[in-house]
Amino acid sequence: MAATAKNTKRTATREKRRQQLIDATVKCIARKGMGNTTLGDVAKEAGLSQGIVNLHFESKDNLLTETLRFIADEYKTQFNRVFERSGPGPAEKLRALMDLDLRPSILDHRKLAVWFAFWGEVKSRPRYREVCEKSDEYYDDVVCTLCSEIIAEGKYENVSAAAVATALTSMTNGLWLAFLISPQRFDRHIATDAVVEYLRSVFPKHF
Amino acid sequence: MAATAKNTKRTATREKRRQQLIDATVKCIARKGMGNTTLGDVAKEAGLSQGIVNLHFESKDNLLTETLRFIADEYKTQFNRVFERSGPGPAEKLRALMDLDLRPSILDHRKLAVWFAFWGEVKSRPRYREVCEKSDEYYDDVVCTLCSEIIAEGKYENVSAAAVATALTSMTNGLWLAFLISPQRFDRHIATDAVVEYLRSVFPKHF
Amino acid sequence: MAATAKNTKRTATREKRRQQLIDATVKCIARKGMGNTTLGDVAKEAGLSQGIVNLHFESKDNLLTETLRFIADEYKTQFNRVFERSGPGPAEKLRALMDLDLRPSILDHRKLAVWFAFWGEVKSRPRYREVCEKSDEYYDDVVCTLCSEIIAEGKYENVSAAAVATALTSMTNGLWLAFLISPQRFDRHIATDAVVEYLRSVFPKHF
Amino acid sequence: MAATAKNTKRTATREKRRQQLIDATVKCIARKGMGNTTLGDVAKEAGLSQGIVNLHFESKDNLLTETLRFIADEYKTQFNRVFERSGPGPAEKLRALMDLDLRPSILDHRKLAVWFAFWGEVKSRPRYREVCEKSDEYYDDVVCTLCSEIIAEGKYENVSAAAVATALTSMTNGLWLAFLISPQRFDRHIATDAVVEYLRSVFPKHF
DNA sequence: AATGAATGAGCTTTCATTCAT
DNA sequence: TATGAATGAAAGCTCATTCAT
Repeated sequence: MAATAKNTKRTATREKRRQQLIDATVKCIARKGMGNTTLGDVAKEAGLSQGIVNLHFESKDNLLTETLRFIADEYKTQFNRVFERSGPGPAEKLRALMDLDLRPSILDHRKLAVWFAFWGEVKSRPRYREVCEKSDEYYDDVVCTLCSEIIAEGKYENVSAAAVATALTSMTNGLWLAFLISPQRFDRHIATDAVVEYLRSVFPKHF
Repeated sequence: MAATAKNTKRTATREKRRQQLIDATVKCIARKGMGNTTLGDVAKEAGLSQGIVNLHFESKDNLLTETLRFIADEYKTQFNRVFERSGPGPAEKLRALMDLDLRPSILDHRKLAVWFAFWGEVKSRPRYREVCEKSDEYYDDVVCTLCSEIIAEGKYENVSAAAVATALTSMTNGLWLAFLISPQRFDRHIATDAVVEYLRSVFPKHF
Repeated sequence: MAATAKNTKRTATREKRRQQLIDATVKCIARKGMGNTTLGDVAKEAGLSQGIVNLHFESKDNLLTETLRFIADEYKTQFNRVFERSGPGPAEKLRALMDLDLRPSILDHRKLAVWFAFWGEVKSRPRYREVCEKSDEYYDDVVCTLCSEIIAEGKYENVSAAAVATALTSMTNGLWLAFLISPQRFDRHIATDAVVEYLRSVFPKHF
Repeated sequence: MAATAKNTKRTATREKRRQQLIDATVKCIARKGMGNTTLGDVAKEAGLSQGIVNLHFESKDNLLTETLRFIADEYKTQFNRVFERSGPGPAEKLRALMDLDLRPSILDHRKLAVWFAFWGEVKSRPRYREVCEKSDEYYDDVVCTLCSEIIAEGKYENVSAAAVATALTSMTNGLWLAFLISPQRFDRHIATDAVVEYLRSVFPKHF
């Protein structure tokens, strides 16, 4: 039991350090971009020493992959929470999920900078692609299922759940880009309107 | 006059070299990512020597900015041509512009990789942001104007041209991301459907 | 008395730990070479923790010097035992000592790798040189004395004990190198023949 | 032809730089040992800049391997020259070759330090072993052939050429070690005597 | 205008050593 | 004593930039 306790504590500490470094990495990428973020920057941001990243992650590449995994997990957690807590019907759930993507906590220039930094490397880094693909698939599935339910409920004709799901997820991703490029010009209201208007148009009985 | 001719030729040659290097840069970024593209890579891809980039662009930063400008211009050229040649009404023009973004020549994994590579650095590179912002503004304006015209034509009520324009441009950008991340899973038909379905929903009298 | 006992035990334990670490060092040097042996490797090989070497030896340099001292002592012990137990005459003793150097326990690739690793650093590490020099001197003296006795016994003329001693010790060292470089090609019989043939040639009445 | 000239000059320059760096490496290894020789040391010794070694050798490992190859080639050249120029009979050739190994140009503490530095890593570096093995095989063959010829000439009985060759090459290698460890105590005369005495003993009709 | 050898700053990584536990 | 996380100096290596040709 002592061993377990000790081990738990060690693990906890280790996990905490790793998280501390991942947080620092996110901050650095947001501030300086991925190409200009050095391990020295990350260490300094975390208030630790040079060698610390290699001690805990073995390589820069690992650190970055784990960072991507972290922001993906973080998003997934929020996504799932919103999915579970909203309702009761699929329309409310869908609306809540769309809102999530435009919430300040998500539509945050620091977070978005990190997402786009990774997307920018997706083509040349298979490991990044894998992580992103898995995430995307998951959200698409959930949204598509909701759309199917709504279509069934509303007996909408000539409406493809897959197409609507694709439209919706694409739209939010695209809105992120708009916000990334010109946060000034970006109008959260218009963005919300764009989504809602679309939902009203395709599912007029629900929105 | 001989001097002028010579000068002209020199200038032409110079411009040609620069373009050659920009093309090589695009290829390199698509293949290796922006962070891993070195001036050596670019020179080799162009079949020229080590120091060539600094000779023609002074610095790597310049090369990259010019590359971004080039792909932005290239896109703009296509956009304008499509705008001018399609018609006659705003609905046809809008449809044609949406189709452009899903055309194989645009929806090309190499080109997209480059776009996303730059977007990934937008946050930390004001010069990139400027270029992107100016582009986006332009397209938004054009699309927004078309939407206004369509709304006027169709006397659609409760439809915001700005919101629809935002929705449309976001959607295509988002579709690009989907294609970048999983070209396999991406279905051009569903993508087209998503856009068309949206257009039909908001502008039922036109699509 | 309890204190003494405890102290004795502590000292014993300490000595045991040091030996354990020296053994691990020998194994590591043999396997990875001296330049690539880290204190971490040594600790892991000994099944102990990172900081253990500095705790017991203060520095890596100390560990290595002590390791050299250990293998030198180990050899000396065997040498002396063979010297004492063989006989009765100087010729038998000499022959026994020559055989020792070609015995599998000595002509062992792991051990030789360690010897040569240290010899490789002798030039730039005075402390290593000292240890090696003292050893060499000792063996040379013993062998030289034996040769003198044999020369006296056999009344050999025009034979220099120093030269023969030098020839013999050099030969065995050179054979070690041959074995180190090509253990496959090395033939223990030919090696023994080489030594014996030499002994027969210079001391025909004895061998 | 212009191309050839240019190429020749380029090649020459390149080769010259590489040689310059190899020379610097030899000096550094002799002075500081292999483990303590850094690429910075080598560059400084050569009067050039940090990155120069990687520019010309790609990696430290390559530099070291090429350095070993160089000293091996250098020795071979001398060996072959002595072999060709001495004579006329095999005995004279053998004697000349043995003398070579005790010549000041060979028996030079700097050169020997380098040889032993490499031998010290032979066990853990297959590439080094290969180079050394090939060399050794070559010399052994030549010496063995000479011994066979001498045996045939002198009709010596019960003398194995292989054993004598092994004895001789081992002896010189062992003498190098003696010189490396205690240059002070080392007596070139005794060393020469040791070899000559051996030759006289086995081939009394020739030496 | 073009080359490509050379530079040197800056990066990731390794590792002997320290130290709180 | 022993642990192992943390440190930070130093290493190998990369690469944008310079410059003699």
